Formats: sequence, C-alpha cells, structure tokens
Amino acid sequence: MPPMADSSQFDAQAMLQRCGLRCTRCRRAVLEVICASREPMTVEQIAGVLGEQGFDLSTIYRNVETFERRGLINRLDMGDGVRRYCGCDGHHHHIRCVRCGRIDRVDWCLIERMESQIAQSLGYKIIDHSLVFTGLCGKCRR
Amino acid sequence: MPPMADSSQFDAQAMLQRCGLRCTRCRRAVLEVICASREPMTVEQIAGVLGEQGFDLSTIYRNVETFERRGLINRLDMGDGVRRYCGCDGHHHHIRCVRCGRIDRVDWCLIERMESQIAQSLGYKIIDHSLVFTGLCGKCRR
DNA sequence: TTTCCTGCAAACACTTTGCATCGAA
DNA sequence: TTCGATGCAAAGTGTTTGCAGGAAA
Repeated sequence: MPPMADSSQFDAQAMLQRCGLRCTRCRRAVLEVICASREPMTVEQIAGVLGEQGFDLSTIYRNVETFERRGLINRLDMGDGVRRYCGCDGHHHHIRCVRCGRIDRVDWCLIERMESQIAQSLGYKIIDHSLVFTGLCGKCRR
Repeated sequence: MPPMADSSQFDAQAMLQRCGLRCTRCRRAVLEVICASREPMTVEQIAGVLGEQGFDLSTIYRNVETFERRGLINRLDMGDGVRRYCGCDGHHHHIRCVRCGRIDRVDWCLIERMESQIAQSLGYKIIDHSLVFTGLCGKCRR
C-alpha cells in the first residue's frame, strides 16, 4: 500500500477552509487518507498509514470527530463493533462477511426512494443512511 | 417501564433448547428482555432491567454473544458506536437523530429486492442486513 | 457425574480529557 | 498576536478473559 494515495481528486485544504477549520498537517493528512481510501478506515488504520509522521492518536480521534460533525466524512458501523470512517464521495453501501470479516462494496442502490418516505411519515430530515448487510462471502459459504 | 414485558409471545426456554443451550435463569431473563423490547437494547440497559436479579455484566456479555452467534438475536450498530441487541421478530429498520440520539423504528422495507442482487453479483449468502438512517428528528429540525 | 454456565477479579482495548505548548490565521 | 490545534499523560468506558465454584442435563 502506498504511503498515501493521489490526492488530486480532492483538495483537503479547500475542504477544511470551507468548513472554517484550520488547515494543519495532521488534519490534511487524515482527511486525505480517509478520502483516498476506497474502503472505510478505522482510526488504527489511519494512524498506521500515517505512522512515520507520528501524529498522536488522540489528535486523530479529535480530528475525525470534528470532520464527522462537519459532514466531511461519514462514520460507519459495520455491525462488528469497529468504528470506521469513509469519505463522502459518491453513494455506496458495504457488505461484511460475518465469518471472516471481509468487507465488500455495493455500488448501486435502491434506497433514495425510502428517504422521502421516512421523511414524510416520521418528520425526519434525512442527513445520511448506512446500510450494512451481513452474510457469508463466496469463500466462507463452502 | 415495567420490570419485564409479557413473555407469552415467545418461549425463551424452547428457543434455548432448540439451539442446544442450557436454560439458566440468566439466559432466560436476558433473552426475554431483548425479545420483549420493541427498541434495541444495550447491554447496560439489559443489566438495568434485570438489576435486582444481580447477574454479572460479564455473564450478560457472554450470553448475548452466544445468542447472536446462534441467531437468536441480532446485533445492531446504529452508527453511534453503541452496541445494541434486538430480537429477530419481524423485519424493520431504525432511524437515529444525530443530534439528540432519539431512535425511531421504520416498519416497512423495500430492501429484500437488493439482497438477491447482492447475492448474485458478489457471491454472498445474505444472512441479515442493518440499515441505519441518520438525520434530524422533528424536534431537532427547528 | 459430567459438562457447561456463572460470578468475581483482573486485564484489555479503544476512546476521551486536562493541560501546557505550539502554530495557523 | 490570538485562538484553536497538538502532544503527552492519565483517566474513563465498555468489553473480554482466567479461574474456581455451582448448577443443568
């Protein structure tokens, strides 16, 4: 795994500024790692990727929380008790194998329709949704 | 909140026996609390309801884990990092307000269709799914 | 009688907090 | 220059584990 993916698709600095957040080395790095990753990242994984830069774990925790509250990233619980974060790029879901923990991505969705229905019937304003399927992947089925 | 809901709808003892699990006081009680509750329960809440019976927390943790692996209950992450359990009665989803933490239940579903599509395209055998919408409830929107 | 379950105590992992220092704006 | 961000150390919270005694089958 390369130390950091190409960040040309998104401009971490601009994202931070747009939210009124100071653009520090740690914040830029954390945001880039999360947004560049195709898979949702745990705090531990983020710290691992940024290992050589030596950011403090508590700082990373503080930053992901800030990002989440500003809507820069999404917090994702996959049903296994591990907290993960992913960028807000595009719309997709995940599926996790309950046996081996493998996580795959589901790129298509029928769900948008449900949102307006929920908004109507319960009076919610929907901000986001997280859909987690659990099952057995091809390998584990055998 | 009554100490325990009516358990006539389900037979905890039979459920345990069917799974080859010993029917102990603690197991029966925990299973009844979870299945009788309309809302998903945290381990802390379960222990609270059973407070006067003085079961050890670690025993409750062990039992809910056992129940989950046997498919007697479902583990549910609502996207707020808190682990909850609910009975496998009927099919429904939840929606959580990101501001106040309120959780509502969504009783209808368009999702079954997606499952076969996932199974086909990724080769998974779907066991369950968890869908969590986050948003602002009517009170918090104002 | 055997095997599994339980309570207790301790360890554990993950996350949060207080505080002094540092650095972006 | 100021206010917010950081690193460090410590505390907190929720969860898991080892072990000996106890209860279900």
